[in-house]
Amino acid sequence: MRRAKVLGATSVRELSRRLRGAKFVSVTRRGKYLLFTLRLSGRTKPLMLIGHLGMTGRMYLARADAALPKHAAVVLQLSRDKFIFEDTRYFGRFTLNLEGIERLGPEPLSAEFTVDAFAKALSRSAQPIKVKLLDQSLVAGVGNIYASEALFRARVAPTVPARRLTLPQIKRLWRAIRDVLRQAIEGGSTVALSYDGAKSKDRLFYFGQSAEAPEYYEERLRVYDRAGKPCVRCRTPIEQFVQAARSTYYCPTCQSKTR
DNA sequence: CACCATGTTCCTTG
DNA sequence: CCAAGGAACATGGT
Repeated sequence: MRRAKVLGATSVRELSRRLRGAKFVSVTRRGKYLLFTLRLSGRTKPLMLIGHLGMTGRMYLARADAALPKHAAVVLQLSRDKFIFEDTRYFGRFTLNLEGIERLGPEPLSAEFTVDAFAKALSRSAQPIKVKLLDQSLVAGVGNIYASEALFRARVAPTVPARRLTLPQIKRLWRAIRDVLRQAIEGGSTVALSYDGAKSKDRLFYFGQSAEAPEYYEERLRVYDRAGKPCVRCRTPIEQFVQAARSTYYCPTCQSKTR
């Protein structure tokens, strides 16, 4: 254990005590959280752990004799390998405290995420729609990049107060969120990812192949990080501004406030 | 040196 | 109790 902060409310001592002898059984996902299920011999009740990669985290197995990375946040000694949670900025989580997943909204790709439920949730907020999309209790898993991407594809302006979206806009956005995430998952699974960070600029997967193959970049991200570049739809330069301390990218021509 | 960055949470104010 | 805004967290790249 290198950084206690990522353990949240759990102490180092408590985590070591409770994990000793436990066996990893499965890993699933909820929003941006990873859910680890572990089992202790003689116990029927499984032990649950949640992980979050923050912006710079990575979790992986390494050989027992491998050197620890500079920013190792958590290291678990397994029977053969080492489990390493490396996190440069230590914004991530690896904890027995499950509060993080309690307030999450529906999974965007599940049947629970309906247009009706989405419309209802939006009707209660005056926040700009881009900011509202980052609220994980509205729908789980949309981050800053995909919030801009979904709004661009839905042709909805980022500044519209959530409760002012028209029904057609809500329907388009609902679809766009699902499409964008499905495509991102698809892309992530089909492109070879380099985890050494040596070739890519910043270890972001969307940069993984972009220097050599711009078509990947264009295919995946149509507005994010494209300030000043022509809109892929109408050629108007993409604009960037800050909302809730996060960058928003949008096309002033394609993305409407009213329709 | 200044500013920016994929995320979440805490604190304050209304 | 809720909504909203801003700061904080820590490090590295430009």
